[in-house]
Amino acid sequence: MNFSRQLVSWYLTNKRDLPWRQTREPYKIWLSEIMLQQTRVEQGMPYYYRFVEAFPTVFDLAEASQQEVLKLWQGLGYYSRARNLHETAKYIAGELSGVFPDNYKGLLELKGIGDYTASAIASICYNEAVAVVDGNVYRVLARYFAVETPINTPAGIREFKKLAAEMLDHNNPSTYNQAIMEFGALQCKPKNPLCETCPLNNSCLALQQKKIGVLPVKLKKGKIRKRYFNYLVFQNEENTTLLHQRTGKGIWHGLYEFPLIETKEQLTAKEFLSAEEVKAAVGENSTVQLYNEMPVVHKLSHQHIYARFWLVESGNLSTEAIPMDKIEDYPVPVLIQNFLNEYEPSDY
DNA sequence: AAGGCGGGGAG
DNA sequence: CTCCCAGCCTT
Repeated sequence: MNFSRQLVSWYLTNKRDLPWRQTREPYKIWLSEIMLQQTRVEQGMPYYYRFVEAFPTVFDLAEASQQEVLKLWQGLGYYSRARNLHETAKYIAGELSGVFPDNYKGLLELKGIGDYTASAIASICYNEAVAVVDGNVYRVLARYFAVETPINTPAGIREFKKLAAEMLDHNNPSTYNQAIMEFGALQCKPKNPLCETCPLNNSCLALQQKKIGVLPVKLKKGKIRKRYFNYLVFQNEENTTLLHQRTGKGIWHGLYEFPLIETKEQLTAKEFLSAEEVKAAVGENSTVQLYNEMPVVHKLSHQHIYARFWLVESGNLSTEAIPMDKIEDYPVPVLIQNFLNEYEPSDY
């Protein structure tokens, strides 16, 4: 119990002044929690401001189009979060009269809300006694109690959830949950934790056992897949081009990109241009020029994408063609946005 | 139980 | 380069 009181005490004097700490509105807490999943506070903050500005209430978010929502989310990654956010907003506005479930169990039913987020909203907004377990909590508990169970296994998840629940301050779940997370983010950091000034440094088992550097234990995941993307940037006298929306499974679901031809390996320009698939895609009376000889390397968590852009000068395009100056209305991957930022049609 | 899903920052 | 971030969903 001393553990919990120390954390809360530390929190009250060290907490950051974050915008979502100014409110207990479930809509804004929900918004912040979804955005901060696997995302640093500094990275999510500008997006939070933009969303609150554009969609002050769950009804505003519900009434927006998916394209608007994805566009505002562009660059934040894990785009299923934005799609689920939008779907849940429509559900709450339409089916629940805009009122969020007021407990863990009810929140857990919502799309995009898992154990962590349901616990966070329930405790922060309604002071329900449910413990959050995020990356910070894993680290703080693993170190303080010198728990060596890998955190990314079912056994580890169960063990840490139980431990977190035991340590929860039932008198103030909201403050305690935020305290342990903030403590993990600022004091008990992944690298170079501030053990010298830590209020728990006389009782931390990992510190006593010199295991700070190896805790928490996390099993490594698989290898990185290499992919070779060839984007066809159509151009013509009408200054229009083609964009396709990605559908189905895989990365960037719902986002737009230029027509894509993926190859198993890096082809030479001659090989690429002589491929039947490519000739069919660019058409008969077109000239094709490779924009970047050196592929752009775009690194994702589990994929490395080697991207080349091919400028295709062609005649009139189909009716689905988009004016070049309208591209900015479409949500696109950062890889595409970077190209657009650098590319000037006058270069051609 | 394992894999997929972004992008960026720190060390 | 590796690690990891206020995780969730699907298979």
